[in-house]
Amino acid sequence: MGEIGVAIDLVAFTLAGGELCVLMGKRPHAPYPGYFALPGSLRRPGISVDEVARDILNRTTGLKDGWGEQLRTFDRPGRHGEEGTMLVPGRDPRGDILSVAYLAVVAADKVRTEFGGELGWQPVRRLPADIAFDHREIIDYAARRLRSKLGYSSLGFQFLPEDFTIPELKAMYEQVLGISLNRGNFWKKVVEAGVIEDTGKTRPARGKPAHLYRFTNRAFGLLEQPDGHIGR
Amino acid sequence: MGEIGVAIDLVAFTLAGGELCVLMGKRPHAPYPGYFALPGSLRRPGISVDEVARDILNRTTGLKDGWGEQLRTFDRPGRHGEEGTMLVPGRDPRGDILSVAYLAVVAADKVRTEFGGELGWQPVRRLPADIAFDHREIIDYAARRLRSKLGYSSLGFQFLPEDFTIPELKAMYEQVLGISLNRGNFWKKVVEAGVIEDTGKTRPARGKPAHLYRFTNRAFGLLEQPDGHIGR
DNA sequence: TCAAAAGTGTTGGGATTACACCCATGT
DNA sequence: ACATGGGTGTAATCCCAACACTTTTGA
Repeated sequence: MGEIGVAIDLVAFTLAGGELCVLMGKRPHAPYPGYFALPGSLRRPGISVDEVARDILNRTTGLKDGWGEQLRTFDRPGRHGEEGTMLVPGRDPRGDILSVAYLAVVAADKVRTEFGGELGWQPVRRLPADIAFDHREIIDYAARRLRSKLGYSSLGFQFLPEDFTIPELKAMYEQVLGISLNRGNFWKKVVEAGVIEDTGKTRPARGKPAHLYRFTNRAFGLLEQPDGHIGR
Repeated sequence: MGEIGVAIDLVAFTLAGGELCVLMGKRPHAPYPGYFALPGSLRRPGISVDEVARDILNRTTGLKDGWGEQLRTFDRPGRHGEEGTMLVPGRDPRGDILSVAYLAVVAADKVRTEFGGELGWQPVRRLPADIAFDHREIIDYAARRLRSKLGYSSLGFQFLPEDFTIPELKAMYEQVLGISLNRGNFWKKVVEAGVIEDTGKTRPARGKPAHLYRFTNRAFGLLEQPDGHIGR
């Protein structure tokens, strides 16, 4: 029944037009012509899945280095009958291909909205109905992980430019989590956490200008462990 | 440079001899002869990695159904020079093989300690020095995830038999997390969480007998999402 | 009756919430 | 001067760690 293939699919999120969006392309040919799909590619011998993921991010967004991490591997081969007849289709009609999915976050100021091809940012709240393969499932899984990590890691800062105001930071959290936060409490929480520093500059607003802050821990790449706990 | 292979490796934990142990076997042949390795197998066309993982668990522990979930995919291909000369070795010297690792937990009362072959439970605190492939890295990663999930999921109950006492539950947490917990506070926390029910039976102890409890949410299999949060 | 281990109550402090108030700016 | 939104203070509350105390058994 042929060989096993390994695909890498990238779920890249950004904040565009004030809402959480995911990068998808319209497929030009079969299978699933005209359907939306995550950007991806096949793993070639000798190139690690990490490298391929980085490559896809670079190829699609133009970013040389962005934040990303492995999400999960998705696998559902088809079931075949005696003479190779298809009984139940797998996740990829082309064959026995599993997908190593990656999660990435693109800073709002680095986003390009105009792409050459059929690529574009799709709002997560209103995803297209026609999504190829199991990519809908992958996106849902990625969105859950993203919202979860927002709570215990500094991942959220990857959505924002170098310098940002606290109200902007709050708006980002609200967009991604889909809830509204208390202004005063958010302010204290984020300042007392000690992960941002005042740049001295301000950004004019409709009322009092807001201070510009900078994340003080940019060098966190792939480290940072979650660490659940139980009281003692 | 040959084809790409997909291996599945299982990190099965249990509590044996009062400490956290992981299931490993001694390799009978090259590569890494005599070294310890995680139980694993290669993915064959048409069989999903989930199925293979379940199969490994069944084959090694004899358990028909246990708790398990995908951990992460490990990949580090070797670097080769012009004429196929090896420059930097990859994670598997046999070729370009990536590994989809699984995490499993085996209940203490279902553990068999005698295996036919070279298989056995290794205490995580004192792992053998000679570990094949990148399996040491995989085990470390699995142990971190295990400890983390203990804090926000009901995974811990998988270590215990159907019926258990609260002191036993506490001891399990202490073993896996490697810390000591306050008796009184643990008692209240776990009772007030509402995830256990009193069976009415008791188990004799050296002093006052302890009530036997049962986990009230056994049907959680692969669901349950972590869900970080930020205060509002 | 004494030791050992299970189970329960009390209390103080730190964190989180809700909400009121002050401050700086554009119009 | 006033509306707007940034920034700050405060009281009520909840949660949790610490720890003392009671209960029930075996020896």
